[in-house]
Amino acid sequence: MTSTNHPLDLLVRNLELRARLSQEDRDAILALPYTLRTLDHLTYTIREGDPPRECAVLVSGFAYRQKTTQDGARQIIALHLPGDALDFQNMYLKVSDHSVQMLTRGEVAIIAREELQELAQARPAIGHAILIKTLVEASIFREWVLNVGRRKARERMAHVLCELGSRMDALGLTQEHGYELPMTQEELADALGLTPVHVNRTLKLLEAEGLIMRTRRSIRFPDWERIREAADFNERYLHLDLQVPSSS
Amino acid sequence: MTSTNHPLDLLVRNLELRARLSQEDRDAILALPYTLRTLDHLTYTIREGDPPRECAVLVSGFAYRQKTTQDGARQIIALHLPGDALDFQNMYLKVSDHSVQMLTRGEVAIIAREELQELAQARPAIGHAILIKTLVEASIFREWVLNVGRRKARERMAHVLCELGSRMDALGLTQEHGYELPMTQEELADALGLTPVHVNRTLKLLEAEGLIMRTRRSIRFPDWERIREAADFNERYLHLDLQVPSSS
DNA sequence: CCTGTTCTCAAACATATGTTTTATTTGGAT
DNA sequence: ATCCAAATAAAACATATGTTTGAGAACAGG
Repeated sequence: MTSTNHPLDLLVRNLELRARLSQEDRDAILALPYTLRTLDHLTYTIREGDPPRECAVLVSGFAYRQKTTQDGARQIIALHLPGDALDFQNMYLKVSDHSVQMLTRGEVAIIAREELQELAQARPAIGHAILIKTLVEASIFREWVLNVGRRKARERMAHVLCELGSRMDALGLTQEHGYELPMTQEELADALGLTPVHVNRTLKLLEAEGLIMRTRRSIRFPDWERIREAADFNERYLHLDLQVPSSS
Repeated sequence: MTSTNHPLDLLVRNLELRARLSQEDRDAILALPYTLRTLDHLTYTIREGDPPRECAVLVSGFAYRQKTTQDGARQIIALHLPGDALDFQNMYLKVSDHSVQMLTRGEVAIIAREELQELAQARPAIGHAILIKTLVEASIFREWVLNVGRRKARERMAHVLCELGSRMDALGLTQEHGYELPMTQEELADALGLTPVHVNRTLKLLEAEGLIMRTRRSIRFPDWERIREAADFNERYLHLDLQVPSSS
């Protein structure tokens, strides 16, 4: 059990949450050439329309996927936590169909696209782990379509708060699902398909109901089961375990 | 140029729209053992919670991906056309996080999951083609998050109508983007995160604006450019061409 | 420590979309 | 042909969420 400080160690652990890697696979990932860079809030990792040349791996801080409407409305499509590779969704396509931006200041390890692709090809277990990870991301997209399409503001809000709680929990970034919310209410609004003022109303409502406790950006859930219920939150879609098929 | 009647030929053509396959790859796909079955409207191909054991390939008719809320609200996540494999999104995961159902009566070729996975492993080009296809599906999920989250009913409606037009066009199922809408207004509502009543209003509105012409379920666009604009529709997210990276 | 900018919060008002109900039309089954 | 169930359509009314505006609080940069 190595507890290295290698920036890509987080990526390895991230992949190993759902797929099996051999020691050689791990080492091969850690041997990838990369550039470590600190990026400010709002810095783009990739922009819609650009050809993906590299893959950024989030080492610290948070990021999000985003698309905008012709008249400037922004929709946040996904949130990313340390250890997430930000460009698996793009790097096998010719041009990016959406943008990825830093949600907070943070560090990123940049890997050349071909390096990663060659590794995935040379080591099928790594390719498979990447496939699994992209499929889980797609599952989260699906849940977001449901969330934004069919849940009311209160449930919708509660749902992303739960998702963040669960995912941070899986990384050990929280105590009892409580965490520091890494975004403003305006950004929350863009993730929920709501308006900033309605986000504010809704947070106040959840607070008044005793479903959440807030001090500034810090969120705590006095009763995790109760908010799970209120949010209609079922973590199945996060596929938070080893994805070895229950063979037939 | 073989114009066979093999049911899986559609799948091959579907994959070849975006990825390169060799003649051996094609043959290997066509050599897959499969069961042809005719499924009625609403038949499930896979259900949320089930472990995926097989992959259905749509041969004729239409299907959709779907999730529901605890209190029964349904959201349609994606629409599928002939040639689409319905279970790429599930078959590498342990349990399905959503359901797939027939939108119309139609035929399906059922392939055992392991057969397909083994083929994808044995022939990297096929594995790659599958990866590309799942990534494009994910791209469509993202566009739907934007559509449902940030576009008003009119644009939202116009947008799915355009998506269907474009995708059917790519299959040669349309004349000048006009086509037979394979779903009821209630199903449309579930795809749009709207109410059937409002779907009806919105269709009437688009019709009154001269953006669409309808007779029953048949849709035509008097001016494709005009509705594209009204829909804020940019087909980039469909990645309708060969995905060979513009190498750096 | 000050200062400007960015966030949060609030209130009053506007509107897009939802709800309920009922009528009409359509299409598939007998 | 006939009939029943489902789909479309329409109207009247309800409400969740959006819009606009502004004030106080927090924070970042000098």
